[in-house]
Formats: sequence, structure tokens, C-alpha cells
Amino acid sequence: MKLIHQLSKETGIPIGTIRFYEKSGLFSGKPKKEVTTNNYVYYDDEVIEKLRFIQMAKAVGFTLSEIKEVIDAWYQRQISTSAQIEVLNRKLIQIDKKINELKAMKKQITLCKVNIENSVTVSESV
Amino acid sequence: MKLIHQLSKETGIPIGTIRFYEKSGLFSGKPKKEVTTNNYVYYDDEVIEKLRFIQMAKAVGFTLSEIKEVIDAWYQRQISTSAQIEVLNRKLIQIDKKINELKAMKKQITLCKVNIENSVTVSESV
DNA sequence: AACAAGTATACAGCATACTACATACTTTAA
DNA sequence: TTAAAGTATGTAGTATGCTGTATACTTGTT
Repeated sequence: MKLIHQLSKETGIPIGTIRFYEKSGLFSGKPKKEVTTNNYVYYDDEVIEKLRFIQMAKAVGFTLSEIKEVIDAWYQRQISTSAQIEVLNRKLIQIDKKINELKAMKKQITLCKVNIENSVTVSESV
Repeated sequence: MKLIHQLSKETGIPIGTIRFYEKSGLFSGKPKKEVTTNNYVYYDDEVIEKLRFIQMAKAVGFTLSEIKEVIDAWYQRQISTSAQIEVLNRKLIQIDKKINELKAMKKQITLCKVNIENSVTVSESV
């Protein structure tokens, strides 16, 4: 069981951001019953997993609410199994689309590089 | 040579957004010299290319300023060739990173799906 | 001629995702 | 025991990326 400082250290995500994510409903910690002198919140390793997932998903352009959908489908049992599967399938389609877009960009940029490199050669060969 | 309405129609990007992109320096149109009765701005097909690139890049999580970097390296000859190549190489690395992240997410989500589907089978087989 | 539709400009407002600050309390280490 | 570091809560501010509104002019259509 980890405190927020620990989460931040392990993921590199600022404490303020972690609190913001928790407020946004992406995950939650709990106070320990045995501790009565404070209201410190403890997090289990599942939260680390979720934070790492959030990092990845954000890096590829998913919004927090999109990420929340996946996490809910993932960990919460409140929605029906078929609904969970549907959410995940939709997300897989989006991911494939993004991969294709990235591949297209890669091709485009590589081509552009070749053009630049060639024009160098040409101008240098003059 | 196209007017802004045409750009919007061809790309699906709202006119307001296109104006915002232009103000952000992602591209620019020009008034036609032969037209003196108005100050309408005309755009060539390069702008369409750029808009499509912006759409893709945004979809995979690049910011407008990151996109601007690429477009500048791409079309502007004001920076040195080696600097252009460097920008594009950096972007290619970022793209590969994103692709890997997407693949990791895909794996994770697929695994999660299998788990859900199995637990269904189990509960149904009881 | 007149009315709809398109264009330009400027500025305000909004949603998302943080980020900083202030206050107050708790824990830890010297 | 006291100072540093950590935690909780709340609120305000910021950056990015739009989105809407108002005003005024131009063009195209009937």
C-alpha cells in the first residue's frame, strides 16, 4: 500500500496531476482503517497499473474521458460483460486507426526527408 | 486556388478552426493581386495537404506546436537542411514510440478482453 | 434591387488538463 | 522538540485548442 508521494515517484506523474486524476474518477485510494490519527489515502498496485495506462493512452492522444471508459470497462464490474467487451472493441478499433495514421505520417515524413536529402545532393553537385 | 469555405468542405475542419490554425502560423493563404474589390484570402493545394497532416497528427496526440515544427521543417527553407532533417528524425522517433505504446495498449486490452470473456464462460458453465 | 451566403476581423467564452497557492494538519528525522 | 517533509482540501490561475458572437463588407442569386 502506497502513499501519493510513492505513486508520483514510481510513475513520474506529479502529485497534483495524480490528485486531479483521482478527482476525475480514474481510480481511487482508501484510508487505512487501522490508522486513525490521519486521513492519508493509500493506493494499491492496481493504481500504478492504471497510471501507467493513462500515461500511454494520453501520449497517443486519448482524452481522460476516453481513458476512463476503458478503465471502467477494465476494472469495474458495474457494467455488463457485453458492454465491457464493446467498449474495449471500440477502443481497439481506434488504436488500429491511430497506428495506421502514425504509419502514414512516418511514410510521409520519410519521403520528405529523402526529398530534402536529395535536393542537398543536387545543389551540392552543381 | 481555394477560398476558406472550400478548404473546410474538403477537409471537414470547421472554418473557425482553419482560421485559428492560420493564426497559429501553421500555414497561410494570400489575397489575389488581380482582385482588388475585396481582401479574400486564397489557399493552394499545399494547404490542403497541411490540413490533412494536422488532422492525422492531432489524432495521434501531437500538439499544434509539435505539428508546426514538422510543417516548418517540411515546407520552409528558412532553417538549414541539417536542422530540417533533425526535426524530422526526432519526429520519426516520437512516432515509433507512439506506435509501440499503441501496440502495448492493444496487447493489454486484448488480454483484458480474454479475461472478461473467460470469466463469462466460467460463470455460465457453473 | 434585395436577400442569402460567403468573407474578414476582433474579441469573448469554453472545455480539457493541468499547476500553483494557501491553509492546516501529521509524520519523520535530527 | 522542532524543523523539514509529507498529506489533505479548496480555490484560483494557466495553457491549449478551439467555438461563438458581433460587426461589416462582398459576392452570388433571383
